[in-house]
Amino acid sequence: MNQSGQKSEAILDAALPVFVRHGFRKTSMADIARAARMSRAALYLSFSSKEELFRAGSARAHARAMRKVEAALAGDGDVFSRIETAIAAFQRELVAPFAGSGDAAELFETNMALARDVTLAARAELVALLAQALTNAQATGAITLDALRATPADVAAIIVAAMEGIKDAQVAGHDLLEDTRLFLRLLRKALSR
Amino acid sequence: MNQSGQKSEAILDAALPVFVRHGFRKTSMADIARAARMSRAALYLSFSSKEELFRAGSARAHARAMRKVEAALAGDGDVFSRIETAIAAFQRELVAPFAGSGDAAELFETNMALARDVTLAARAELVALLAQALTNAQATGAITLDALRATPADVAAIIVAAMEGIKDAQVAGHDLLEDTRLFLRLLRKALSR
DNA sequence: GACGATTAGACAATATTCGTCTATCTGTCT
DNA sequence: AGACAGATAGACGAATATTGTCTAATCGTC
Repeated sequence: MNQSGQKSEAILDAALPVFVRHGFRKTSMADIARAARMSRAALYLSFSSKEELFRAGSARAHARAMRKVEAALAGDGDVFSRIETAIAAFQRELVAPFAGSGDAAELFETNMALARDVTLAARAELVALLAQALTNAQATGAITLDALRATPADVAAIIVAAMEGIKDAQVAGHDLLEDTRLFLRLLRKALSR
Repeated sequence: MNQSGQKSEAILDAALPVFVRHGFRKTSMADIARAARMSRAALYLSFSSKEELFRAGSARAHARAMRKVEAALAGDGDVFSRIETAIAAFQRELVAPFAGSGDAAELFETNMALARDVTLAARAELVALLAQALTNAQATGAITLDALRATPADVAAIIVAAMEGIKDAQVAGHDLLEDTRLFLRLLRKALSR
């Protein structure tokens, strides 16, 4: 990685806990500069605006999350446990860090406003990866979708949609891990032959 | 308590965690109003400004703390354990709630700027109460101050000054409880006959 | 309906923040 | 030494946010 890239990484590392602590709106560039131990002007050498800085942070988090998801789906175990691990990784990277924030809702909202494309792309890739895993499992006879009259892509989309809903409910007080595990038990039962 | 007093109490209850979370500067009256589930205008029915609201909160916290301190000094045990309990109560009421705030330094600074009188008065009362306890202990022969060539008031002032220093060190990363206990062991040793 | 408390919303006066710019400083390279 | 790139403090106008005040409308209780 080049020097400016390293600097950008350091800035994002410093900015994340500040955003988590105060939310996007209440976080000023001065706050981020202080956390990154550099001048406010230096931030603008790496990012052209507070919004672009946030976008870069979101993009990096999504890229990291997708690498973890790919690793999980390529791992050991049956298709359900691989999916469970993948989803856990996705949530650990993109939901859990903000869950205790108090401004979690504002941060997710800001993310959809400023980094909608990145977010939707990652979500689409997650659907595609899950669909591929389900297709493989179907080919080996590990699962059956016949009774559901659904394609692997349909099921993958439902899984991701449910994760989104569970994330939102968690902001409203529900327990993320518990709700996720319940949904995956439900999935296992529905797809077992 | 009258109705407006109850309303004020409810506002301060709601405002405290907001101040702890975001510090004084980053907390807006809109934030407090939202936390107290009332309109921003209603806050001004109870308090004439954000600064006065903070002052009232500080005054209430100090009053509560002093009640706990008096109860502790009137309790059981030898003079050292009563003093230890009293100081623990003082810190639990006035330091610990802000210790994890990240903006703890800013809050203490704001407190000295806006509620200096209340704070100094409470500190003075704490010194007086400790001095009285030491005087009584001296009269019963439980402690001796002869070798120190100091009055009870002198020793009480030193104790409170040390507590302040330990509080400041704690903001800088030291452990409040541990440092306090060490100081009190030191005190016990120095005053035992 | 009368009454007091509360609200949403508008308002001017401040205060804060953003993004930009300049002058200055600090290393590094030659 | 001088040239150079990166960083800094500080100032700046413009855009936003916040404060404290006010009014008109609403709510709940008598």
